[in-house]
Amino acid sequence: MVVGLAKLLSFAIAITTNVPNMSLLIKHCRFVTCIAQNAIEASFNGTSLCEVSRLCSSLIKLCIEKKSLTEARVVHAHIIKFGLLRFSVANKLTDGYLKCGCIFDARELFDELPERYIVTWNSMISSYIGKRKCKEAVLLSTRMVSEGVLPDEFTFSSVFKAFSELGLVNGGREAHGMSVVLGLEVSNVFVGSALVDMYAKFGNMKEAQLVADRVTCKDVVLFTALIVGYTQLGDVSKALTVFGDMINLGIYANEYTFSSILITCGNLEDLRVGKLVHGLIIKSGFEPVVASQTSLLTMYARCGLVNDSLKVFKNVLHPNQVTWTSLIVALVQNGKEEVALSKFKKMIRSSALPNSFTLSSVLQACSSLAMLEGGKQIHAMVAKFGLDRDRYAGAALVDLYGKCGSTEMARSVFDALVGFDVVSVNSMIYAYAQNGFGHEAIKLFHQMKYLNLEPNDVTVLSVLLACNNAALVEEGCQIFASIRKDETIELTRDHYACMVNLLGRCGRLEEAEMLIKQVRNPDVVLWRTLLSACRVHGEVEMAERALKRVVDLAPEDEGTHVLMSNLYASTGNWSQVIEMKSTMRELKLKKNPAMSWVEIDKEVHSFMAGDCWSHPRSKETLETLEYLIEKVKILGYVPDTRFVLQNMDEENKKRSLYYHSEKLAIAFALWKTENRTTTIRIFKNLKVCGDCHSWIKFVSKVVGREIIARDAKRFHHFKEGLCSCGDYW
DNA sequence: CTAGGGTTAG
Repeated sequence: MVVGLAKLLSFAIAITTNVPNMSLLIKHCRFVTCIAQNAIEASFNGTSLCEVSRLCSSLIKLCIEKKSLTEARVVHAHIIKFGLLRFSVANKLTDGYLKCGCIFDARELFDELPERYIVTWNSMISSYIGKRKCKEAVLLSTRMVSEGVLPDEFTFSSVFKAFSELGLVNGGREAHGMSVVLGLEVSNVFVGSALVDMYAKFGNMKEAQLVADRVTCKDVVLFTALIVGYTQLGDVSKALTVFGDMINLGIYANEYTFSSILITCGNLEDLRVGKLVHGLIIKSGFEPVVASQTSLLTMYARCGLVNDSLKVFKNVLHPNQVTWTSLIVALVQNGKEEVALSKFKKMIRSSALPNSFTLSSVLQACSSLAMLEGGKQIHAMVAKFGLDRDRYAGAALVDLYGKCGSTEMARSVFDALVGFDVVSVNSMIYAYAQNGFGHEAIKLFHQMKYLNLEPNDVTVLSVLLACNNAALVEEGCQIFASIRKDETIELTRDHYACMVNLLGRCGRLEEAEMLIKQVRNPDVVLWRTLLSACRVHGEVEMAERALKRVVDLAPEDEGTHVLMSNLYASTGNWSQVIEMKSTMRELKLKKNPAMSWVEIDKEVHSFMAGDCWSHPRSKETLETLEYLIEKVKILGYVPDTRFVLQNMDEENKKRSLYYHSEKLAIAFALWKTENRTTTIRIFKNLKVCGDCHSWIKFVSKVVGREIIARDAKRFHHFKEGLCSCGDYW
């Protein structure tokens, strides 16, 4: 500012003869506006337009230094007033507006200019790209050509980015052609690397490589663009080769290159190369750079070494938004949701602000933990940061509410999104699927074509799952058949498993078995699904066939043996059960104990099946349980001892039924929230059993409260004696 | 006077 003032003063003194005294001028010098008026008006008393324009030029410099838009506008007014548009100062003012960050004023002036310098064209174009107004940038570049101004190397080096951002493959190729004609493609590495980047972003690595090969003086930027391109296309080994080629050419990698190549290593899950690069980073002195540390952290996380990620993070002096976010992502992806949440709290306490990346990862942590309350707090934060309509945050919220059993909330978030993409629709379909709203899921699936969205493999899986959970066999078969006929979506074993389950569960076991035989390499999941369906329908013969396949494919699989022993138990074949159990013991397999838990007032209470004494409130829990059992019996509940998988007398079977973990959790929750009318949400690690299912239906009627149970497979919404799953799961 | 590449997400 002081320098600016001094310069200005000297200018003013040089061109004015009638300044009364210096002190007056200095007084006015606080405001450029005043100076402009004083000085210019003074100079008008006898100096040439050329001198005025020189004064304006220096004023523009001052405006740029001060980033002052208002003062630039004053200069603008004077330029108009003195008819200086044709002078170079007008072009300079355009630049001044751009540097003050006001592209609108710049454009207005730009359009008024009788003559535009190539530099001004280029500045306008690159500013538009910087402001993510790529359409304008492309339009200007075509306009300059039509007005007879030939683009130069500066134009090309920026404009290709606009084409790639807009996905204009043909436009980009045409511009490329022009750069070749003008001889700029290979002679200027800026143009070359911008081209490589554009083709890489289009996923056309063949063309990108061809351009790169032609560029005469390759540099680190060009190689980095290539590496990123190959990595994003999934060609990790090629990315590594390019990196090696660059090193061999004696070109030094910088922080940008290291960041990119670390992502490559992370995708490769190759710790050896990753550590090698880590060493190179230390050697080249890029270790203290935050971006390098961020990529290192991510690399270790992708290789499964999340503790090393934490170690890297400790060395970061000033973690920024991206560093914090990467750490949270690393933790969530490695199943450390609680740690992720505590890091998020720390992030909030620091000066870093969360963005939609951060919040969607935190939401993912909440949904994995089924933390509805915590998730709602994050939702509030999403709203606070104005990210309600963001696709990523939105999909994460839909997923959260879906996983917490609030389909309505999921839908209202979904409806508020601006423009859906496949993933947001997928989350909504999946939310419906989990909660048993099959028809809603199918409806949305069919609506996709009106939204111009192509379903992908996840969509199909979600909608089939929805059919599964709502017993919509015909609908499921129809969708499956049409997708199979269409052949645009590659059906995986997961899709087949879903169909095997759907057919098997409703007793169409032969069709299910036939379907498995149509899969090229049926895996253990498929056969186990069939086995499980056989258990439901007591189909021992087919079950033994399926068991044989399962044991061939996965001899030590725990679930299978549990399934088979359950099958024998449900058909009363106790000698076989005993045999299965001894096989399981030999294989050192143990049945996963059934657990249920419930979150009340931000505290989680868990209950194990058969364990009615561990909880500090077990006395009250058991009293409530006894009360509930008496009440539901009046309404017609009959204990269904077929679900007891041990051979014991009827009375003991009943006892063991009563102490199922979900019953304990619900009894406790009802006692604890006696005076409330809120919905009760319980979670179970295994599937809810048939007896509990019917018991909970009665309980929902007795206490007049909604009960939502999420088991290992899906949600059940119990209300007024009915369940959303329609007794099919 | 104007220019190119990187790190975080479902």
